[in-house]
Formats: sequence, structure tokens, C-alpha cells
Amino acid sequence: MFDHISAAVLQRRRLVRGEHVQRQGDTFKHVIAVCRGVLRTSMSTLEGGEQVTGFPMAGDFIGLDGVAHGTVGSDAMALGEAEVRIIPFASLETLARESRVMQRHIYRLMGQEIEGKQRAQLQLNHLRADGRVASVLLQLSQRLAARGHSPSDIDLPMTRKDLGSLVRLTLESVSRALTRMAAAGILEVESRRVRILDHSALTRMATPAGMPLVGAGVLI
Amino acid sequence: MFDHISAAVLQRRRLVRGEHVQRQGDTFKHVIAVCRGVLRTSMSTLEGGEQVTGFPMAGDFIGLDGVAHGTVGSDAMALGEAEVRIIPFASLETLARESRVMQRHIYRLMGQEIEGKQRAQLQLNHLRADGRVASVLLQLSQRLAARGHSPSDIDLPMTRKDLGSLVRLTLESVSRALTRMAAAGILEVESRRVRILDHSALTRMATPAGMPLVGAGVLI
DNA sequence: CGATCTCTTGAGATTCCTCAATCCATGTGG
DNA sequence: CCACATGGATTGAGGAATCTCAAGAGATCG
Repeated sequence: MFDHISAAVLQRRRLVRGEHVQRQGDTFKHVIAVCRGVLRTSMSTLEGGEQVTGFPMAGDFIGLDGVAHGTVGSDAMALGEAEVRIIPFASLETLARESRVMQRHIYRLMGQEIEGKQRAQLQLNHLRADGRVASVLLQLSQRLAARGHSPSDIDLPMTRKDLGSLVRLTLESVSRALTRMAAAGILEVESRRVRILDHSALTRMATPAGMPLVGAGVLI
Repeated sequence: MFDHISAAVLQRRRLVRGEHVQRQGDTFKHVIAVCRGVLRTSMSTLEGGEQVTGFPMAGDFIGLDGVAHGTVGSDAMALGEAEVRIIPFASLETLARESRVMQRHIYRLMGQEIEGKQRAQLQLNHLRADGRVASVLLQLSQRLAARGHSPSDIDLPMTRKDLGSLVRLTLESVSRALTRMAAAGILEVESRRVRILDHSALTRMATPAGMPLVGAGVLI
């Protein structure tokens, strides 16, 4: 894909911890591709409520939610050193009109955004605190592993608060869930460093199998 | 937009109550535009958990979440008599490549899907049961009003369970919230028929103003 | 090496869910 | 046309899960 884009104006940018690449309310002009590091996207209401919407990392795109209103819909901040490419959306549009492959790619990207978020929500709503935390850990494990890190040794780049915000839990609940799982021998937790000892147990926890199935209720 | 599409194969279809237009798992071939009536989209997990994801009505599109995997991501069912147009995605793609306006339109459509769902989640997470129900009612009121119905007299086409599923509450909690609001003189509830008496009070309830702000916590 | 942010742990309060009974509306078959 | 079956809605009581508040330990950064 990048070989196609390289023709477009591809601005590269390095980020340090805490640096923002986009802010809610900015006029939507470009999409951001993460090349290195982990970011954190979040939305906030006028009343001061904030919510983490994701932890994009290498290969992920940010900013597609701004297409609709022409306004950036969420903040994006680097959780550590990171590098991104800033892609003018106008050039993407042009490319899409010229190349069928490119067009497909953009649709798929946006489709993933929609489907992924929906499915994540669905999953979360059927899990309790422990399951939710297990779920995020697994996801992080997988995504980090796909990028060359160890699948069992995770160095969390985000705080408990961020983690909790993503899965709708307070930081205390996250902390407690972690210690419970550590006590059960599923994890080894040492502040930001988490080691997954029992991968299958973690997976089981993240699966709403034998659950009371809250929310939607069971159907015959 | 439809003048552009009319060139494409535009299959029209009438639906009766309970009829499905798409099922999770179908291969993704077309997008569905609602012309009349109200539908209900929902996703389900293998374990039997189900969750309502929306109540699309005239002018709304369904199925864009299938673009990513090439597989339909959610069920869509008519809640009453309804009419839809079935638009082959292939023709949309072609049109998009030919017309810049059309292209924009599709992006905006998908962007809305992303942004809207995110924002809805954000809102919900900072509201308690009553606020959530208030929020859905307001939304329904607005959307129905925009389509020519009364903004204060709503005839809910969905069950309490569906309503609750959308905002992550049990049907009992929805029912209780409604009776509480009725007792407070904000609504008049008579099974599926709801009349909004105090619109501003309802709006206030749907705003996380003086709330303990659970989940994300307060900043500064 | 102090200041600040983060994390852990505890106790209590709250909210919402679960279970259960009853009522109401709707539609069906005798 | 009515009795009845069925699905939806209301209401109550009790319990479970998570949040809130609070205090202190740990980490991190200048």
C-alpha cells in the first residue's frame, strides 16, 4: 500500500511521550498511519468526561472518524516514543479514484474500524471486570506479538486508568482484576510489566462461556 | 445521491414485521438503504449473547460493517412494515471511481458510522440507567421528528429488551427507568406509546452534567 | 532526592442485575 | 366471537458486582 502512497505527500513525524498528533475539533485534512510505538486515542465530552477508544500501533490508522463531519473526532497521543506518517486525505481520495486496489484498501480500512469497534463492544458487554481485563491483555499480546514482541511478556505502555477507560472500568477495578489473575497463577504482574503464564486460562476468562450473560439476556 | 445510484441495479424490497434483510455471516455483496419503517440491527456471539447495535430508519444505511471481512457483520430485521433498497456494493464502487461527489458520499457515510458509534458509546458510558434511557428516547424522538413524526409523541417500534440491549441495560431496568421518569412528570408512558412532557428535563437527564463521572474519571 | 504520578488495597455505598410473580396486549384456533 | 396461549411489561425483593472514597506504597522524572 505504501508504494502507492509514496507518490503522495508523505510527511513523517517523530513523537515523544505525551505528544499529540491530532486533537478533537481540528479540521480533518489527513489520516495518520502509525509506524512505530503505541499511541492512545480518546474522545471527550464537553463536561469533562473522557474515554479511551483505542491503542493504535504500527500499521494502524488514525483519524478516519473525522471524514464524516470534516472535523477530527478524537485526540491521539503518543504513549512513548513513536513515529507516524501523515497522509493528506485528498491524495488518498485521488489515488482511490485511480486505483481499484487502493480504493478497496480504504474501504476495508474504514470497514474494519466499524466492525472492530462494534465487535469489541459486543464482547465487552458480555464480560465482567476480570474477563474484560483478560480480553484487553490478550488483544495487546496478540497485536504486539504480530509486531515482533513476545506474546507472553508485555510491557504495558499505558496506565491502569487508560486500560480501564477502554473497557469501562475504574483503575481500581483493573488493578484488582490483575491481582486476582496473578493470584490464580494466570499472570505475573509487576506494575507495567505483565507476563502471561497461562494463556489458555486467560482466553477462557475472556470468553463469555459459562456466564450469567448480563445485558442482552439469554434466548431459549 | 439516489439520482446517481438509480443507474445502478436498485432492487427494492418490502418487509413485514420480523423479516430479515441480512444475516450475520452472509457474504457481503450489497449495502441496504432504508426507505420506510424502522429496522433493528444486532450482532451476536457464538455463545448466544446478542446485542442490538441500532435502529436504522429511512435514510440510514446498513451493512457497511461488512466491507472489511467481506462478510455481513450483523443481523438486520424489520420491526414493522418497512421498505429497503438493496444496492450492490460493486456498483457503488464503480460510481465512486467515476464521481467525486459519490466518492465523498460513501466516505462520509462510513465515517458517520464510525464516529456516531464511538460518540454514542462515550455518551452512554457516562450515564446511569435513567440517563441512558433518556438518551435513547431523545435520539428516537429527534430522528423520528426529522422524518415527519411528532417529536413528543413516540410510538416505540421496539421492545424494552431491544431498547435495553442497545444501551446495556436489562429490560427491567428500562421499565423502571421509564416509570421513574413518568412519576417525575417527564414522560407519559403507556406500553409502547411514549409522550415526552418535559423535553428539557429529559435532555438534562441525558447529559452527564452533575455526575460522579464514573469510568474515565475526572481530570485536573 | 523531593515532587508527582501511578498503583495497590481496604471498607462501605450504590447501582444494577437476577429471580419471580403478575398483569396486559395480541393474536389464534376452536 | 371468545377462551386461551404467548410474548411483552411492570413491580418487588434480594444479592452481586463495581464504584467511591481513602490511605499508603511504589515508581518516575527532573
